[in-house]
Amino acid sequence: MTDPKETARAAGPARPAEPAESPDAARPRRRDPVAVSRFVEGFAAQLVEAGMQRMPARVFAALLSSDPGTLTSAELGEQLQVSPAAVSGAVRYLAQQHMVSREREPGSRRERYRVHGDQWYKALTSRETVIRRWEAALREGVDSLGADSPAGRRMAETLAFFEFLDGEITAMMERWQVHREERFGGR
Amino acid sequence: MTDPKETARAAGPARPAEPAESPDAARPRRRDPVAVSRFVEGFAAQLVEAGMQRMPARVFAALLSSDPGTLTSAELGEQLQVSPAAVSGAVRYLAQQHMVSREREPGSRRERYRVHGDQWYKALTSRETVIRRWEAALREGVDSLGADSPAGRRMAETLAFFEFLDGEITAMMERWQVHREERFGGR
DNA sequence: CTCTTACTTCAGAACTTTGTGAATATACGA
DNA sequence: TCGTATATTCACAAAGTTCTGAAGTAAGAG
Repeated sequence: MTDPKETARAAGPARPAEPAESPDAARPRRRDPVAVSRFVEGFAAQLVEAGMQRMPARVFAALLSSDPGTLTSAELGEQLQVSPAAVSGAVRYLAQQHMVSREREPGSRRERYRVHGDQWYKALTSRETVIRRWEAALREGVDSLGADSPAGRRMAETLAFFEFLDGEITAMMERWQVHREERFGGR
Repeated sequence: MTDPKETARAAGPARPAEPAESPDAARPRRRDPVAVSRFVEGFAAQLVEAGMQRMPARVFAALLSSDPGTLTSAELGEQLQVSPAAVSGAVRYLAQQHMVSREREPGSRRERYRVHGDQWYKALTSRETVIRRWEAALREGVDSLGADSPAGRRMAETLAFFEFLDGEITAMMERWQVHREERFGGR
């Protein structure tokens, strides 16, 4: 389906400022591209600070602040002013981390990338992957240093902490599920 | 105090292999510099993976695997084969993150850097700092997107999750304290 | 008060990472 | 089966980061 309008309609900051149609302030106010972009870059900066690469961070922030929660590759490139190659790399990374998923639009080669509204942050806590790797490294440490040495004992305690953490996180996420449904309904 | 032996005795891999003095394998076995170094570099690599800069990661791993839990700048430089400048920078970073503390040896200009055995990993969870910054960024997001827009609602929920997290972490650390004393005694 | 040891700061070289454009692969529609 | 719209891969240039050597600062020892 060749639809140039589809490609051009991206809601990014490149969109020309529209004339204020209705001064009615009671309904959801129109998205302000500049404000959105400011947020995107600011939030991305926090993610970078926390260790995420820049481009995945920006892509993710853009998705998070999009109304439908999905954007196409072209829309992302337009909004963030980057090449398709950069988008491709970023999305691959985010998908590996389970922070976004990819959907194919039926009857098109175009892909949509989606942030799983209520689930992406679980991926953050299910950094179980990270915790597991740390545990493995610490076990190796206890081993090479000897469980009876001071250093070995220090490391064994750290290891115990991570194992504890691991269990706690699971329980905590269950509590969150309950808490969440009270506040937001089971949507 | 001018004491060259003190500087030279660092337990790093540069130390010449000692002749096996006692074949007695029942006591805590002698630290094997090669094994220690392997662990240090491996653990540092995990920390790097998780977002820490390389040099702080290596310094930290070295401290963690030292028997007394402290090392001097010279010892670190020797063991890791880096300049004093690099050690200085790394330690400054780690101290800011509350992962190590600095102690001055009385009657000497020499400083010791210490990993607070049972407390450093609390610094990891008291990444409250990080959580707080994320919360701030998300609040700004809800604001600029409008709390009544789909994107705004998505962000409000994420924000709620972080606020929940924040409280849970505190409670969890208290539980850990108890758990820890059962297992390791109140040392 | 001066010497010496130890830590810190800083400019710049070496290395690493990141994003681009061009070429390539994939898959839908005709 | 081919043509076209997308997405992906790759080599390389640009940008950023990290570590070093040298100069600077601080503080105990004589």
